[in-house]
Amino acid sequence: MKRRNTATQEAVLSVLTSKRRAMSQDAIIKQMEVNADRATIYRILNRFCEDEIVHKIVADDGKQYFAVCVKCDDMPVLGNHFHFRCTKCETIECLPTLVEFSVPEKYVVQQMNCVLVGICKDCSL
Amino acid sequence: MKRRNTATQEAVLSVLTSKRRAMSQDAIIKQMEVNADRATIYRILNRFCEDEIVHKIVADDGKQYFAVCVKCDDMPVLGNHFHFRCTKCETIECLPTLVEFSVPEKYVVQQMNCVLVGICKDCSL
DNA sequence: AATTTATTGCAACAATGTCGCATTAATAAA
DNA sequence: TTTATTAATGCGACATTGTTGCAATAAATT
Repeated sequence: MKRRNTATQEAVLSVLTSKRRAMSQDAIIKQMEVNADRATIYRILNRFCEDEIVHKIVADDGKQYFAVCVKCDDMPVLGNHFHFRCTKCETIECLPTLVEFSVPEKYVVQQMNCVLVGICKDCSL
Repeated sequence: MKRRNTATQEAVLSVLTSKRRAMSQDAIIKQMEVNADRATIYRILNRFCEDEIVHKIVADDGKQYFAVCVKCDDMPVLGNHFHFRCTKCETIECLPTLVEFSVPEKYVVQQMNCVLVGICKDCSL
């Protein structure tokens, strides 16, 4: 099952890359010039997840958000990092803060989903 | 707006207390002898949240789960703790592990929702 | 240009969260 | 105990979202 290049996929990735935030499927569709079907975006995003081009976060509103996996000065943390949802500007972003924890005996952690909620730097006056 | 005692409310609390796990609305209804409406359970749980009798967790499946706020030897952490979703027995429980973090300048954290996913102690053979 | 099969669009569904509104019933007041 | 007040409930309804099947479309390979 080799991947193929399509305009829609590039458009999704473009939106996701330009905005440097985690976006919901809905938000992504609204930002795209090209218009595509909901189900298509859904599948594209999940494909991106499999290919580790983006990662998925489930926010405390129960919705899935997607963010490109970047590694730069601002965001040196590729691993398991916190996410931040700002209740004012309603955006979700990756924080350069690793999630550190220890679990009781015998627990095996395979993945995590950690979201901090509050006011982001741009909104805290 | 003073609160009133009702059988349904007690039933919900009873289920939640006996099972020491975070449960979805659906699961709670299934466990109850008394049968009540979905919307009623919904409101009861939200009321419980307001009154800080239970706390809400949104798992990575996007659903809301509710757990009684306990404080005992097993669970000495009342504050912001991690939650653990076991992919095998499909339960969610509170871990006695505090979420510790630091955020970049100017970010204000008001709440959090942190779920670790994996295999719990009972399921790890 | 023809062929293969990954992608897409559309339709459809289930599950949830959520709310308005009339009805019921818990509590306070008489 | 009876009456009045209004919180709690049941029902209906709706919007979102996640998700999948299937036929049509279009990349990429031959």
